[in-house]
Amino acid sequence: MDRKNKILHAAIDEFTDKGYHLARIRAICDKAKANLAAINYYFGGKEALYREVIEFVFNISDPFDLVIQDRGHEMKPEEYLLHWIESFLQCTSSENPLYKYRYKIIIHEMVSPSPLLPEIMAHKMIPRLARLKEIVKELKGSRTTDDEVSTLCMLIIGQCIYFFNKPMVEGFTGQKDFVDKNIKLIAGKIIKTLTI
Amino acid sequence: MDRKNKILHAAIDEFTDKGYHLARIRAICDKAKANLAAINYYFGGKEALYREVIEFVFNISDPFDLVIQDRGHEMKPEEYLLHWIESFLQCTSSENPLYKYRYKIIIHEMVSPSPLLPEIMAHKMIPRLARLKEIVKELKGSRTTDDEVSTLCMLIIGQCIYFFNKPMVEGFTGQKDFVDKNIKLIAGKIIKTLTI
DNA sequence: TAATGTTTAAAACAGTTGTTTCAACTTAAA
DNA sequence: TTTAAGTTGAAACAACTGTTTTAAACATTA
Repeated sequence: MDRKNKILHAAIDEFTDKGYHLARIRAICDKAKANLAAINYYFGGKEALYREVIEFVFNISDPFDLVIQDRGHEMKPEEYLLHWIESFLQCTSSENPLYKYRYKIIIHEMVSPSPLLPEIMAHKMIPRLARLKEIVKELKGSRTTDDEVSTLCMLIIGQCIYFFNKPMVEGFTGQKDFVDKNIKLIAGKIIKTLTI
Repeated sequence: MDRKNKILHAAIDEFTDKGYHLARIRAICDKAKANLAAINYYFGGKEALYREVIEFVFNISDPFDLVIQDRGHEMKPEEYLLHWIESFLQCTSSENPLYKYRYKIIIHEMVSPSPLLPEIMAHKMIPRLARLKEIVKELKGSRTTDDEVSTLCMLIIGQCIYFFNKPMVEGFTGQKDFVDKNIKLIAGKIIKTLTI
């Protein structure tokens, strides 16, 4: 792996772990065994490096993407949504760190926004969430208000994303593999948000 | 207000807004119109000041506390839980900043832990969450597994806390007062997590 | 008033941050 | 081989961080 790529991957680790502001370019260079100046040479600076990290991380295709894109037309809305939720939980609790990166970024951006948040929101997040709104609308029928659709969507996301917070889940349950162990149970409960 | 108190309240603003690591003592001194050295003089340092902030913020009694403490014995579990949820939502979406402080702290601690997180978790959070576990257990009956009780509790918290994230809710709904407007609707949906 | 303890103010401190400089090194084409 | 462009490494830079020092100002009491 060439040096630029090594730095990029070290940067992904650091930025997703600490968030933009608390990430340290010296830590990145240590991990990549590169010189400090390399970051400015290859990328132009911390913010520019972060932008490439965002681009990379949001272009990784995970099981969840496949669900979003390829909705089998023979699939009922309920099945599709269940699949949506399970995939989301799988990605956020997966052993594969690749799948977690973007959710880590999102969490950090929500709590301590970087200069790039507006871009990320507009180009990376809103389009993905639009899909969820569609399916919820379809499922609840045309008589449902917009506020109710929004509420339901956010309830689903809230439930999914909360389980992504490892220290929270561990602190509450005392178990390390709680989500992995209970994915079906959790997804089953979440889907009920809609079916009443 | 004496100087020490002025500094403490400026510190509450800064720490709840930025979190421990990104909070700046110079910003606190500016807000309090105090000299830099005052923080070390009155409190002993940044971490000690943060500890006093935590103590203050978690001792503010809000509508939610009242619910936790005074459970009317004539109240049915369902009613109590609904009250619990509505109070939680009210606190996190309240105009009164006092009520929001502790939730802001919690969010920051979850994402970028400070040296004080273990204390906060043990002394401030676990005791509060124990109450929720109790009521859920009572509501679901003795045949429910511990994992299911934990799952249900976390689903409730996840749903509540997600609505606390203003940029998220605004980004999704395009509305500023969405939670305030829809508290009954949201609480009604969340409570259904349990009653099925 | 004089003496004592408390509070404030300005400056400096040591350590860390992202960035830049500049000379040395490597590579590949002329 | 020579030349030029691309790459690397060590050091220094200015700005910022929390903390400390030092002395002046203030208040209180004898």
